[in-house]
Amino acid sequence: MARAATTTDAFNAVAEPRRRQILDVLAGGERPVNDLVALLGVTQPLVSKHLRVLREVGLVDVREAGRQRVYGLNSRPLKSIHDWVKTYEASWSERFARLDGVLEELKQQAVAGQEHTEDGGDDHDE
Amino acid sequence: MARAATTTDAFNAVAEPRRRQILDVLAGGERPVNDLVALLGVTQPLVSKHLRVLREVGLVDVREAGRQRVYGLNSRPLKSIHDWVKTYEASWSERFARLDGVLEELKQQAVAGQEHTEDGGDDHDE
DNA sequence: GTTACATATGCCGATATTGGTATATGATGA
DNA sequence: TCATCATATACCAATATCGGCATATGTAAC
Repeated sequence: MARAATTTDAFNAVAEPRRRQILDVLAGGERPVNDLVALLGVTQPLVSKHLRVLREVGLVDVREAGRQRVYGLNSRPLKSIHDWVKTYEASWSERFARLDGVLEELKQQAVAGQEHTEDGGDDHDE
Repeated sequence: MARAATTTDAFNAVAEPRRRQILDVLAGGERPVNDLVALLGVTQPLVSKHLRVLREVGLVDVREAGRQRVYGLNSRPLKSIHDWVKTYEASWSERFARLDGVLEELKQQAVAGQEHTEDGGDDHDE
């Protein structure tokens, strides 16, 4: 097996910096492909390919305007990422990290009190 | 060129669901490798490989305890992800999305008012 | 010292990526 | 109709992945 497809979910789509850049631009408003080409300074086919990935995970919408295709941001799929990282928000804050350390020590002490289940057969079974 | 290495940054490391799962487990406290093997239900070498990636981007720390290697969470690198998605938070909220739509319309009208710089040679030059 | 346990690393196959260049598709204008 | 502009797609090379299995490394126990 290989790595999960970039079109699997927002996590994979957004792992590519160029695609984040595109979203950052679109956050400022809709743009036709050629605008993105000029702004990012990469070839047009490459931009189209990145846009395709973003479209497949629902991060951008297309609107046809004459012979142009105007792309717009749809940030909803980013919410899943936000929801996931948010749960870790507390732990990288200095204050919470300290509290976390204290909790960790307390837990260690509690375990030391038992000291014979150290082998791990806790209760998660298989 | 191929896809960026998974060890490039937190974005790439975390795109793999199994690695997110590992972080989720470690969020509940330190764990030796075998615990993760049992909890995730995958082979030990695979867990070790995922842990290596997480270690290389600084998302986990290792502590040696006898013949066990106890892994712990270090969520700091996740902050970069949070910082990036956070800027989009407003736009997936229903209320803000509506406001956004209004702003978009206003912007369109403003552009319609100028109507001759439509060609785009703004000022980003090459 | 030898055996058992815990973890890491090596090699392999299959896959899908990024970026490039060339070309197809499709709409507009002469 | 024919040329031009805007975008998408096809094909290619190079790469690094994930997962599997076998094995190396290293610690503890007998």
